[in-house]
Amino acid sequence: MAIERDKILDAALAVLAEVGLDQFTTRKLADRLGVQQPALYWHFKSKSALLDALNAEMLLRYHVHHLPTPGQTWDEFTMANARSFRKALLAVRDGARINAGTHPTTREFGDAERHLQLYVDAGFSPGEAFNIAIAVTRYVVGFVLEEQGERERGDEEFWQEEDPMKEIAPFPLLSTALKPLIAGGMINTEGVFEGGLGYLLAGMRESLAAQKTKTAP
Amino acid sequence: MAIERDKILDAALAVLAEVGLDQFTTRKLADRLGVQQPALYWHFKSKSALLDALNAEMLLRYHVHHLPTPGQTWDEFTMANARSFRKALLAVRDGARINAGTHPTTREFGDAERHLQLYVDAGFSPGEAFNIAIAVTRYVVGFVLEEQGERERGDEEFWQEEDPMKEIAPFPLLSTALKPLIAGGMINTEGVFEGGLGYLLAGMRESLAAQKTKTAP
DNA sequence: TAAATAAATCTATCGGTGATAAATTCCCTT
DNA sequence: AAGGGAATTTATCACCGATAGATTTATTTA
Repeated sequence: MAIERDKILDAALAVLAEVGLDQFTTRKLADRLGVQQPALYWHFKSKSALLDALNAEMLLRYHVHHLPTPGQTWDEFTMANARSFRKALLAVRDGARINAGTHPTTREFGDAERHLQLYVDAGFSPGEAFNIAIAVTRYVVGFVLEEQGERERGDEEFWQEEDPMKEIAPFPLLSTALKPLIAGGMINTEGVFEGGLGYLLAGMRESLAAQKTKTAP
Repeated sequence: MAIERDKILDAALAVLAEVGLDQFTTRKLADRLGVQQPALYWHFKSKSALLDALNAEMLLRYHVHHLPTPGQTWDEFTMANARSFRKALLAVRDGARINAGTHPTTREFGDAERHLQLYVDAGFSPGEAFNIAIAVTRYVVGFVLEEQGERERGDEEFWQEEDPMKEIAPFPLLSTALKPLIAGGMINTEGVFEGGLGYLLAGMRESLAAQKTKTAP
């Protein structure tokens, strides 16, 4: 039962890695499984249901740090969770687009509840805890979406031209900001991601401190 | 010349508003224009080129605060820009998905250069200025993407059920955080957006302050 | 073991989609 | 009026997601 389903998801991840989401077709998936295309519709009621399952599988496999570990502080967890979520999305080609097109599952609701609990225990109100959780996940999705989008589009050639800075040469600040990020035809997105994440966390810490001095001066 | 092109973009926005991006088809667009489908291919070399143009048009029409006004501080601008960008994406059905699937235009590079200039003038390094610009735009795109995604999917019915909280009832913190946000079958996303944006800005201000006390104690 | 039942896949086909090629009409300039 | 490019039409492709119904495979039951 679940064996067959896992085989389909494995094959789907392989096809996805080869051709990307835009060219990901039920026929290519069926071919890889050595089966006719309509056979897939016994296991999944639609292509989008298959993509929902693929999203859940991606998070299950690669989003390892989806819950706080014992003794972990709220801010340690937030950073670890954000990095883990990003890694999961990056582990699958077009992972961010796949994730953005799906419904939250019950498991995700359960995880979110535990995240909120951690934040509330740290002194945040439930409303602010919710804002924090939303802000982080949406920042990560937005970030990886663009990160993967640049690779999917014709932009591959963009950074591989004789002068990779050609298009932005007329913009001096953009050039000087980008220069140290480029190495081997690739852009160092890691540091930029950490930068934005750092701003979010600093803002959250400040909000918590302000709230604490207010209630217990 | 450009008249015809604008007529196409107007019609495209109208079709998009009616049926959404998933059902947005070149034939429906052609029908609305009273023309046969292949006629569009004289004006745009592909559907994705049309969507690129549509993205540019969306930003041109609705992203009014895309440049700093004279005398505006860096943080005032950042907030105004983020809000304006969000409003632009929300002004077009599936605007965030459309934006996420397109390459930056020369105009966008030019705007980014002016944003960086503002940040550098305020005391940030070019690298950090870049991080700020990226963090804000990606947060906004990620936020609106999910915001519109909830409306596009079957989730319409989700909030309109007899008890809109049915699915999250087992999660007490989630319920208490969500309760004050719900009014008239809709969720108040505005405040959540402002919350995350506030964290980003607070973190940026702190980073600037730290940098200033370091160089000029 | 044989029959019955359910699970899984196959064949055939449908309506719809983005795109191209080639013929045709429209409109402006000479 | 004639010529020529701009703009659109007709006709058609290959491909896609999905459904219906026949058919095979595997499992359970008598």
